[in-house]
Amino acid sequence: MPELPEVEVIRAGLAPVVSGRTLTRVRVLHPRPVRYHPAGPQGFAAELAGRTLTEPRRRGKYLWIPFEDGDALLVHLGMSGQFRVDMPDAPLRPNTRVLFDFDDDSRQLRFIDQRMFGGMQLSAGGAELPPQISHIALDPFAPDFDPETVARRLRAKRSTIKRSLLDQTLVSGIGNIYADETLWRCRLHYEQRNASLSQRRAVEVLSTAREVMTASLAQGGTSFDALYVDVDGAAGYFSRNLAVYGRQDQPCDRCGTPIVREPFMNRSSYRCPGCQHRPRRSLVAQ
DNA sequence: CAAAAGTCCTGCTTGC
DNA sequence: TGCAAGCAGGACTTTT
Ligand SMILES: [Zn+2]
Repeated sequence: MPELPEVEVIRAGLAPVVSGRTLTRVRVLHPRPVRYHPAGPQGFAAELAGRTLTEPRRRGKYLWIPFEDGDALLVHLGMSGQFRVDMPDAPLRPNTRVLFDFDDDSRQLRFIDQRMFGGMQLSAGGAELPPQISHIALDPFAPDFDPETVARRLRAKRSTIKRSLLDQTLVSGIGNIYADETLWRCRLHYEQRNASLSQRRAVEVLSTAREVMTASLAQGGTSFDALYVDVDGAAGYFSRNLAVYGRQDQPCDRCGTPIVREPFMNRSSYRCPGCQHRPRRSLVAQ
């Protein structure tokens, strides 16, 4: 469940399941999701045993489960990672990668990841904020997030707007879906130069991104298929509110023009050609 | 077979 | 010219 609203749904779902419980055994079924853990699969499993978990936290698309001892389990879901909660004797779903057993022998935590772009590692001293993600910017939901400051940084970049919305060191949590939805709401083309935006306009873009993600979170996030479900397997319903993402050839809700899908940054961008015009080659662009 | 909701690494470009 | 930072493109992976 990859972008900010989906990760937040997972975090919230995990909270009552893991808070206050102590790990007894961790089994790594595939080494790749643990590739960033220096001690490898065996070390990872061994170092986690005996830890007591507290309420999960999140920054952007990263989430971490702090331990009572000050360390933490840092997780990124990548493109297809998910956490599921099942009884220990329930059959494993395909692509199950890591199993977490607790001292009460009750509900088992399972990490499932088809493409394995996601990963997890033990973060020493990472309970408050794992040092491994110190380069990740605040997300628009963070209390200290300052749109004016971020807007100024955004406008100082030579890059273009969608690329910057996806830049997790500038503002975190926004992915391909919510970038496209934000740009549609703001009537901006994804290749608009940052420097061409006024401060007011740049702030508006950031506010819009927060609004779209807030609306999505209220619907439980976006789920196109079974890959994107919460810890109990429930899907979110924001896909019915999407204006452009995944709506190729369907009419724009605003002007009726068919939505187009275009390759950009080795992925797809969706936009309305009627209200999101390709920018004129700007002077700053060169 | 093309495409899928992400991040990291590498090499090229830019600006002091 | 030299260096550091900024920027863009490709790699990584499995499944439908
Ligand atoms: Zn339109």
